[in-house]
Amino acid sequence: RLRKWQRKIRISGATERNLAFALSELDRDSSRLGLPRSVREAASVVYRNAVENKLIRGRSIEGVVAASLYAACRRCNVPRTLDEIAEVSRVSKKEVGRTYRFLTRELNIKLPPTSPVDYVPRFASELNLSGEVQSKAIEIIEKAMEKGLTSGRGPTGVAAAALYIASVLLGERKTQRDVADIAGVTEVTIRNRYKELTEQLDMGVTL
Amino acid sequence: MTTVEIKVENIVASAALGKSLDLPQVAPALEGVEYNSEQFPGLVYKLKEPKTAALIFGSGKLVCTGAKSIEDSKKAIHIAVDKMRALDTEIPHEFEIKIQNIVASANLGKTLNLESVALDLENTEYEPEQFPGLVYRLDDPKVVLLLFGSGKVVCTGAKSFEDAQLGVEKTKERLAELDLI
DNA sequence: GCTTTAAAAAGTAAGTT
DNA sequence: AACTTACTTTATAAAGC
Repeated sequence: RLRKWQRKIRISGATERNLAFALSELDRDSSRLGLPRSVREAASVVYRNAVENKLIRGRSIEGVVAASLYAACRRCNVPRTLDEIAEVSRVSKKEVGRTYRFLTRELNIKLPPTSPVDYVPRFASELNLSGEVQSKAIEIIEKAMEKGLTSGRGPTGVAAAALYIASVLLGERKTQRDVADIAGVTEVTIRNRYKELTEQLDMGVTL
Repeated sequence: MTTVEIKVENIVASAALGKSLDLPQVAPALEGVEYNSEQFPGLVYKLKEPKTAALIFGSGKLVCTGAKSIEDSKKAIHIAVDKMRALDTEIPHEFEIKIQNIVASANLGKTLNLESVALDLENTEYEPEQFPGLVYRLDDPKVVLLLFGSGKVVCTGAKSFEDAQLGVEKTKERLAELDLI
């Protein structure tokens, strides 16, 4: 009985140690991404649920932490791309994506695909664009979604193009290069998206 | 009601010769064959006609990929095996060939709003950040389909042409039922 | 899980011209 | 800005790490 007791202590000690490690990893990743405490806490909830459901087996703590954070960002509408998560964690983009799918499936977390709208506030503030430009960009994105112009397109590219167009329309023009760098897409992508948006929505010649 | 035309794009087939092979010994019979055992345990032999690639293992088993018809796949396997037999007369003339996977493409005719499909259709995965297609897993014919905004579709995982065809048809019917097409 | 093969879909990326 | 090449996703077998 004594051995059994000691074993339990040893195991719970390891469990606590792992949780402490996971939370420190979460803090590190979160601060590098400049995420608010609320998102970090949402991620810790996902992580604890993963542990309770024994979903860590065969997976690295770093990977589960990264995937939990990716899911939390999406659920809190302050999405980070898989590339951004992979950059700050020491987990590959592939592993983060794989673990994310596993967690959402096993924990029955149902998240709709990331909306380009959720990227607007962050990109806009990093570009020092006004609230008016943000509203205009969101308006453009919503019209685009209604017309099915976002199916299959990367959310960041759509958000970037909408912000670019809005910045020009409201006289706060930013270069495609600046918007592209902040959004993490290429100028070619912004060009392809804005051509499509300006042509199939209203605004034409304005640019 | 089922007028979906599918096009077979790729077929994967496997075969077991029932006799182990000495790869270094039979390799010379296959012009242009590649063999880097540290990298991959099998010989990689690419045929121009039918345009296919064969993976040949020391166990005597092989895999053929790239054919666009079951007949071409079998033909390619026999061409490779016949060439090896020139350097190993023990290789049997009769052996089984099994179709492992058939990849087909089709066009549903109408564009799809993937966001809507993702919300209403069951067993789907849609992550446009990573890939433009929506993944739809069917249980009946056990196949997986990739649905695109253009209305074009890819069906994979089928072991027979019929299953690939049925998979696309069932998908089209389900989309119609949900008023997504 | 990875390695290697083939092929389509459509978006995105990178390197040339 | 056009081209070309290439990677993302799906399935699948093979032998071995």
